[in-house]
Amino acid sequence: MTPESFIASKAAEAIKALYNVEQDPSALQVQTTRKEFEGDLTLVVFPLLRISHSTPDNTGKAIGDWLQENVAEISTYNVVKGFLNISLSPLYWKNVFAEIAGEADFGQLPSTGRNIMIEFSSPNTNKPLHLGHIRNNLLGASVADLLKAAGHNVIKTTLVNDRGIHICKSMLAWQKVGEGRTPESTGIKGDHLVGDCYVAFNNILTAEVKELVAGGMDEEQAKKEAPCLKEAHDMLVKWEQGDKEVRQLWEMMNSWVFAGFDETYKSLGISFDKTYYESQTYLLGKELVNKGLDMGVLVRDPDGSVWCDLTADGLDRKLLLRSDGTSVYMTQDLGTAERRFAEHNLDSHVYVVGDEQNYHFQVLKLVLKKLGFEWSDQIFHLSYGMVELPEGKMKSREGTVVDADDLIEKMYQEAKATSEESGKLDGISAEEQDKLFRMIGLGALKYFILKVDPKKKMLFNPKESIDFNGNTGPFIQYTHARICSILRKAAEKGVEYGTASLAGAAELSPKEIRLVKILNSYPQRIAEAAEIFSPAVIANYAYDLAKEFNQYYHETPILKEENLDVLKTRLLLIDTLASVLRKAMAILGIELPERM
RNA sequence: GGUUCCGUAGCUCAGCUGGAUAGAGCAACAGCCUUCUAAGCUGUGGGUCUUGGGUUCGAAUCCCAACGGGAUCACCA
Repeated sequence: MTPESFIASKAAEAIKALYNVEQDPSALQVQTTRKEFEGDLTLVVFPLLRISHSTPDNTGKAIGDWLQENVAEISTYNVVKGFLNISLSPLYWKNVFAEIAGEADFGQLPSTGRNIMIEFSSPNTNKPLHLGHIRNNLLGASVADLLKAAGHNVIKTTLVNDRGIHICKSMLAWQKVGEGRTPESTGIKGDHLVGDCYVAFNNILTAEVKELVAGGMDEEQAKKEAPCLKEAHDMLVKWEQGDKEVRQLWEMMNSWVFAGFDETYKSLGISFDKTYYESQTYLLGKELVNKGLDMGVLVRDPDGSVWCDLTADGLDRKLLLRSDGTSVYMTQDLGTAERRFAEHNLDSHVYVVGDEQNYHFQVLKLVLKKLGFEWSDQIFHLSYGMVELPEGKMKSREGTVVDADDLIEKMYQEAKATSEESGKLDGISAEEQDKLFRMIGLGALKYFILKVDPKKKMLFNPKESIDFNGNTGPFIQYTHARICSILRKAAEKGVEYGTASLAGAAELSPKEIRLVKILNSYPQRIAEAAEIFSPAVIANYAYDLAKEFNQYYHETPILKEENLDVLKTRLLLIDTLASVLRKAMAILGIELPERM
């Protein structure tokens, strides 16, 4: 039971005793006391005036008196302007602390038995990953861990967009100007090599258009009729027909890209439980369309195209089959959703996709609803804002795209420079140091991105490197390293501690109680964060905890303590704190070092 | 135009199921390393929570409207 609900239930008893009114404890407003007032928790008494028929002051005092007299855990109280500030006894907090310290999987919420699939990343195979993808990947991986901590069974998945006209463009360019280059022959990472091909195609296109315009065609028309576009389209047709040569080329270039992606995923620490390929799923959904036609939810136009009319819901008509009978993106998504829910017995499905597709998911849910699938309510679009640069959006044409691999490398270099400057790493092998630099660089990057509310667009300034001071990943990593350092020294001195040593120990100081309170709120924060799919809640929690520890650290020389019981209590406290920090940061995919 | 998201310090962001004097970090300035790691701590300055109404004991938070910004509304994916 949380302290809040404990107070609420006792306050309800008080109200019953004083005013003979049944009060639902959950309807009472109990909040943590602001730090400028004395007390641990505060009951807001304004809403109770109707029951007490008295002034805020008197009502607060009456309830306070009753609580102090009848509840052993409540030591004192004070009333300020209708706020009843209640102090719980140090013994109460010591028991709370003992429970936290004794629970190995503290913060892991009980199993809900719900199966949740989360799709994220879902890359295009003709471009390397950039900063926008990093936000997607980090959010997806983090929310997956968050949902696990909240007790759900989670399946991480990704849908690789490995077919279509854009892939053919890269293939065509490789044939024309690639000169047989491979990742092996050039040493270029596969996804970058294919990305270069895509750029090369656009150059070819531009050149052809220029030529056509020079020959007298207007530009609009030229952009549609350039020969390379036709070639690409022919290639797509061949691909769909299973043409051996085209398929071989496709498989070869895809394998380059996948190898490149794997490398980036690996350095970000990201993995999937199941990978879907669009080339294997793009035909799904057509049966659903037929079913919808039979049900009368969809309509077929005279030209043969099939639509869903959503005008009654405030949206437009949505195309589901083209007049030539081929399907569109939406059709495929309908089909894959149906298949996934059936195959994995899903209770819920989360899609991590940028907010430019809000409309798409609105439509997806509506159409599924109309097709009679009850679970359409259990589809959630975790919509995140774009990552923007100071001058606006990233544009590949202007070369302002922030490449994922470059950025990761830059963060590593930055961490290395900062660490070497501080000069605290003597006696650590070069290999260990390298690992550490990577950990810190990635920690800074991940925290920077995840601490922002997903639905907000975020700003990234490539000129200012991501900070290592203040509200950052490295700050929390540093805090952890400090705690580990104290624990190491205590171990050298041979001090042993554990929950058992708490029994006879002294009471916690006010500052320590503050730390226990923050620790104690961790499970609630997990629940909150999981509810709204927001790792930012966890990031800010970890920062609060680390910040609070640093203040404690500065005013309490822990190892100087001569009373052994007090010393042991402190060591147990910071040990527990470090462990909760690790758990919270693990949800963000950030490792915490033992020294730095 | 329809739908939708956002607007809080110079900058980047918290706070939003209504509660007390709106918080951090960065940047600026002033202190603190013979002490368990100064990637830290302490202090100063900095605010019409876009604006205007409404709801009530009480609004940054909820409702309505306006203004400003983003996204989207393809026989693209």
